[in-house]
Amino acid sequence: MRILQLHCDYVEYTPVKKEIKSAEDLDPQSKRFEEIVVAFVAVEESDNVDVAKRAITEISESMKKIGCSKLLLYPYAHLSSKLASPTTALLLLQDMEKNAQGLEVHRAPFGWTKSYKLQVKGHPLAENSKSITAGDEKEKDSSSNALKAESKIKSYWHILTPDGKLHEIDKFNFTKHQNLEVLAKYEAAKKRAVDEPPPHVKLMKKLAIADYEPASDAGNMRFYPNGRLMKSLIERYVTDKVMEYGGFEVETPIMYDSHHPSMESYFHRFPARQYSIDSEGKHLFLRFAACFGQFLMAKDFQLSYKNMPLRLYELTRYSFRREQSGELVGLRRLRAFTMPDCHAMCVDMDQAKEEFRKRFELSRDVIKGLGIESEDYEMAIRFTEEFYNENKSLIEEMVAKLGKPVLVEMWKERFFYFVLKWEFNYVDNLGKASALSTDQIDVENGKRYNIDFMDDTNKPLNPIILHNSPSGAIERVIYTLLEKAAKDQREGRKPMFPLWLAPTQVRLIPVKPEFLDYCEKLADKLTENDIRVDVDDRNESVGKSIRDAETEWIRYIIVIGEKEVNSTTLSIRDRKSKDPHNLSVEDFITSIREETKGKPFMRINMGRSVAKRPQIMV
RNA sequence: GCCUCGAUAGCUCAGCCUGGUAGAGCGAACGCCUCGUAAGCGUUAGGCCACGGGAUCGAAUCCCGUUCGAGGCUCCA
Repeated sequence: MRILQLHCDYVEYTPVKKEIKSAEDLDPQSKRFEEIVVAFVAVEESDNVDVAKRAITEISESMKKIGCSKLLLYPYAHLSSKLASPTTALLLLQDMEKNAQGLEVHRAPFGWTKSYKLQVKGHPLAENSKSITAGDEKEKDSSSNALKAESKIKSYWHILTPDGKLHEIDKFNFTKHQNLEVLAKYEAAKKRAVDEPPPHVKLMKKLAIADYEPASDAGNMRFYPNGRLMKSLIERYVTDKVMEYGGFEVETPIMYDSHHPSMESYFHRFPARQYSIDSEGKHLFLRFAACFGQFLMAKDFQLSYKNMPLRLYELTRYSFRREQSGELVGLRRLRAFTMPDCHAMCVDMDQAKEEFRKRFELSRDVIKGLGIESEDYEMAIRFTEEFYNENKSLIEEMVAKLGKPVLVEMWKERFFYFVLKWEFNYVDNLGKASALSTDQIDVENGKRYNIDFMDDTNKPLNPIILHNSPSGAIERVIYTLLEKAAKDQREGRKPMFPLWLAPTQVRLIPVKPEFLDYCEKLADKLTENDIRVDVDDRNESVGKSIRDAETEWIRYIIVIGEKEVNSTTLSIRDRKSKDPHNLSVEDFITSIREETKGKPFMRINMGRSVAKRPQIMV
């Protein structure tokens, strides 16, 4: 706890507006006190009731020395960078107020922005600062309920290896698992050591994929034609995969009434910050996930155990979370993002577990199809101790399938709505981890949302609900691909996208304008075969055209001149191999179709003519 | 919210410390070149130096304030 104590001639303050949800309710009245000691107090994360008691004792002792018995406790966050949660802080402040014996104590409201004015006396003891921390002595039994609630969600971290053994993080040998170590430190210690923008930010601009939009809010990006194309393809791919698995695609509203009873209770269980909109007396908020839209829909379905598992799927464009401005970097974390969200309502835990396995496979398959290999991500599994003890085999089976150690977070008691959750985390070039695919077993919301189905004895039951995003946010997939490419680049490999996602797959470069006709015909033929091709019809030198194509990461570059026009083979410059090689048009088409098999196709999104494109980024 | 950095041509940036007519590269327009696997050549246009104030004979440059942006910290009293 940090305290700045000032002996004042007078102090006055006015509460201006509430800063946090849990702010105290009160009349925002101005107050003025004279001949008073003002104690600015910051409660820190390790503080407890004992610290509060010692603090108030120390304050009153020093007040005796200066002969003042009037005290104003003034909550003041800015004294520390390791603050306690607001709940705890308020509690301890109230404690201090109560335990101040022989003093006239006032307390400025907690959770409000306040304007204030004070005049500090000129004597040597008028200014004084203290720092009080929890000593070696054990926390006493008198800890408050809020503190107990906090310790309830204390996490126990481990590493689980494919042989089913749990290891202490400190004792685990991370030599062969450096990214897992980064993830473990990142999660368990919440430690980060980054002070530069991640490399994908430059790439997303240079490749004309996405950019910041200053006229919007932070974290709301603009996507240029290349970026929009990539997003469309990924969205189509993920949606196809989920439907193949059995998902029913639906669409639900992006804004909800925060005073609707189903919403109010959910709010407390999902503490993301929202965007809100006031309209015609209603307080609306923008959805931060597709959960409630689908739950409200499922509630109105007439369901029997025969319909289960019921898999509802929505690709939310967008979900909104008002993340803190400092967290928003490039495409890693956004305030508006596209999230594939698939819920499965299951009759019981057995069916939920079976479904859970299927979705684990689905997610692995989807991620792989997106060009993210298993060495690119690290898995984390989180569960309650009880669930682990009853379902060891399920958890061990998943780790065995992944074939490498995973990070484990275990809770003694269930605090969140799920009993089991896993996610794949990509660890980027700066050592930041972000979640891609994820799935959860939710044992709470079936009841909360009054979703019920009839079992085989015609008795209504609430389903267990799985929450899965097989790929994670679409924007984050692009971020991952760009960060991977940046790593390739740094390590001397040529960066590129998976062929099916490349904005341009093939570029034709005529040696002279007279070969343009031939290029057009060839481009027609490739387009007919679902290949994204464009033609560099600018009047530039061949060298310049090739250079530009290379900087756009175009996989196949084909120069068209006399030789090609008069033969059936093409000289193909393949970004993957060093030397140009010759192939017939047919074979070339076959090779591309082979590599992009099973993936969606869209035509080029900036027109075939390179000359007619606007210059988006240099 | 706090801290740090930034705002100069369409883009990326130099100039600022030490005040004295606004610079480069890329891009664009126009022209020449008609080219075989990573930048051919020339000419031209483009700027209220974010906004407001101050000191100065004189400010992109120094001082104060504002706005906007990026990054970091803090789920923030």
